[in-house]
Amino acid sequence: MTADTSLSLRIQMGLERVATAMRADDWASARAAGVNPAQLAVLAALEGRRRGLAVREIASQLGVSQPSATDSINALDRKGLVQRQRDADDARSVRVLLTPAGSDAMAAAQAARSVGGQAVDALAVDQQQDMLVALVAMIRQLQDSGTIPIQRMCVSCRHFRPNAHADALRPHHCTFVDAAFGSQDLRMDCHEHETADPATRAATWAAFTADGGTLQAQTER
Amino acid sequence: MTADTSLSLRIQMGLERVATAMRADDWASARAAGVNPAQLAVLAALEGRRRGLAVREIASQLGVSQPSATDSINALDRKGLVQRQRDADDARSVRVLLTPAGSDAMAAAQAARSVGGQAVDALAVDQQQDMLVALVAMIRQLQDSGTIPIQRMCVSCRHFRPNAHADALRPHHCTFVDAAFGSQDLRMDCHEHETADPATRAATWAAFTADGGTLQAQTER
DNA sequence: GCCTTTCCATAGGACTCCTATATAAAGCCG
DNA sequence: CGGCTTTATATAGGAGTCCTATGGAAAGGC
Repeated sequence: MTADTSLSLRIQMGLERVATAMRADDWASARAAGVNPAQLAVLAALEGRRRGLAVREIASQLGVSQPSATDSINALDRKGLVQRQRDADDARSVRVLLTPAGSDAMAAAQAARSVGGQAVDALAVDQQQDMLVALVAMIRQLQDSGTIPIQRMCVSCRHFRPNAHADALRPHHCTFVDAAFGSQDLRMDCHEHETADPATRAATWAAFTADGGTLQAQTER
Repeated sequence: MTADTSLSLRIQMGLERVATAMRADDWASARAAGVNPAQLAVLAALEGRRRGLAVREIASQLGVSQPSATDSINALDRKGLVQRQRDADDARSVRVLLTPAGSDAMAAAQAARSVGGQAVDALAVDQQQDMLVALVAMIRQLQDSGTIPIQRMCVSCRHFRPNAHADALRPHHCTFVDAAFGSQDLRMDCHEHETADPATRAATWAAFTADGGTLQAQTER
């Protein structure tokens, strides 16, 4: 053991490795849907978006340029997996929606995926819970700095009430479904997500992390 | 909060999100090195490999087909960042090595990277330690199932002696540097790595995870 | 009613990535 | 040792991603 690097760099390297393995799997998964990985990513971004997404939003979600997004949308359009609709409120804008065939393709791709699940299965249950909370923290940070757009996570949703209950197992509350839940149930992509305003988001995050002084306390170990 | 999905799927989604953000950053980083992300990945795979890597090995590390690897190697060769050497032992094989210019380019790219570090910084120190151990577990699983090639991690190295010491803070031992170290110092890409045989790897992993019955115990919380 | 900004599409080009195949060297086996 | 199979790379061919730059159209501000 030598060639010392920082903990942060080693974690980044590990994340990249896992991501690389998942990306290689993407080809098999995408093939099951009759598309390629870039197109599959567009379908995934559109899933559960009843109003669809604008081209610009898709590009932003995928971390690519707008013309690149247009490329993939065109390919999916030709295949009948998405459809374009002019936005009623803004004639410049186009809303891209999943067609029923597009939803089916997504489901087929999902079913053909295996590497990610296999990797997660290598973890004990409480490791998985820690991992979820850690990923939420990382993604929130990236959102907060404007590096990535807001995702549909509980911590940026106006329905989320962290640590609203005394129950250590289910301290949080969702005002949409009006139910208590624990950190292991935090959503990454909730279809009912409604983005809270920045001040509320900051307060929500503070309340989420305030329990016991550290994030650790929330994983109920 | 609704649209329930399993914990495993939400973790996979989170990993993908973080990976997507890091990938978008790759363009900026690669540009600093005068290459593109695919070429940068080749440089990264070659770093610290004194004997270089065969084309097939590079393809395997990157999770792409062999001709795709050849494409990127050709581009790097033209730029003078790598060089090919015929393998002395096997005239079919080519060993690809980083040139000094290639090493410089790698360093420049490394310095231009920011998103991954920013994300990891969102975590508390003990979360970071947990994350490292969890990533090692995930990667080892993928290696074990043959999904990805062996990486230069402690847990697959013949110099690694997990839980060899009573010291809870530094229970492991590396026979190469002959020193004790803790789980937070586990290497992801040690240049001195020597792959242990499968039976030894299995025994090493068992010993690594045997401490206290769960992986958790090793993060010294 | 300008002028700037925002949204999308197109153009053009470099390059990735795939599959299929050619070429050459090794390894095996009788 | 010839012949067969396997392994290591390169090449061919083609679809598609991804970039920057730019053009047209609509929206918003003053």
